[in-house]
Amino acid sequence: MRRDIFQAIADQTRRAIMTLIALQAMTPNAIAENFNSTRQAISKHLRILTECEIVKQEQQGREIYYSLEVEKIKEIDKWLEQFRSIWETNFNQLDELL
Amino acid sequence: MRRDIFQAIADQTRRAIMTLIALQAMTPNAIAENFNSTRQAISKHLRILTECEIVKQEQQGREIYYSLEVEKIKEIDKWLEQFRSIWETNFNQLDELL
DNA sequence: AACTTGCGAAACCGAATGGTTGCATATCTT
DNA sequence: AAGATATGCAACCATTCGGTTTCGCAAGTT
Repeated sequence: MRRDIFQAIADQTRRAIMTLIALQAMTPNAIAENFNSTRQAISKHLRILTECEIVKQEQQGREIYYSLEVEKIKEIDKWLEQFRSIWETNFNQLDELL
Repeated sequence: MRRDIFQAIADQTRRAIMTLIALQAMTPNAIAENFNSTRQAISKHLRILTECEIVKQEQQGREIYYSLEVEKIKEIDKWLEQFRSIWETNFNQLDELL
């Protein structure tokens, strides 16, 4: 089970979860209420996100609060870097043309 | 076969292809030489990348040159936007702390 | 102590994924 | 014209994926 952040964000539901808990920590049940699938399915997604360290847990009694590990997302940004220089170059070329 | 850009970049090989052809257009054969899998496997990856419009083709005789559609990659950047504001906020908070 | 609730883990299932081999076709080269 | 080369496509296969159902357990509630 090779997991990396790019596989993690490949799934639509996982991306939605990320957006959902970006601003406030939430329990699996609360998260699952926003989707049409079962709590267990969401739990599996959370497991994957946790394994990739995109999400962190905080236990509070019998509840577990999940929140976004924003730092990790920078890795995607970092990967984009190589292309960013290209699209900026394109922009400059267009700029010169005008 | 629901394809989106996030699924496209989920695969390690496809990301490598993107990097490879970012600066210069290449033929499937030339691309395949950089990997351990068959030309056909690479061809399938190129098909997926083409369907997602991450890559564009240009036929030249019997050769097909594949090159990166940099604009499309901005979509990932756009998605990152929502989190960028958060990590900048975190940075500012840290800044105030210091 | 008995019940309820929040959660993860395992077993199972159909669909998708990434790879291979084997073609068919179009374009060069001789 | 005959052969070599570049490529896409289809069929097949093992593995992974996303989902469900079922279960077990820990932590609250009565």
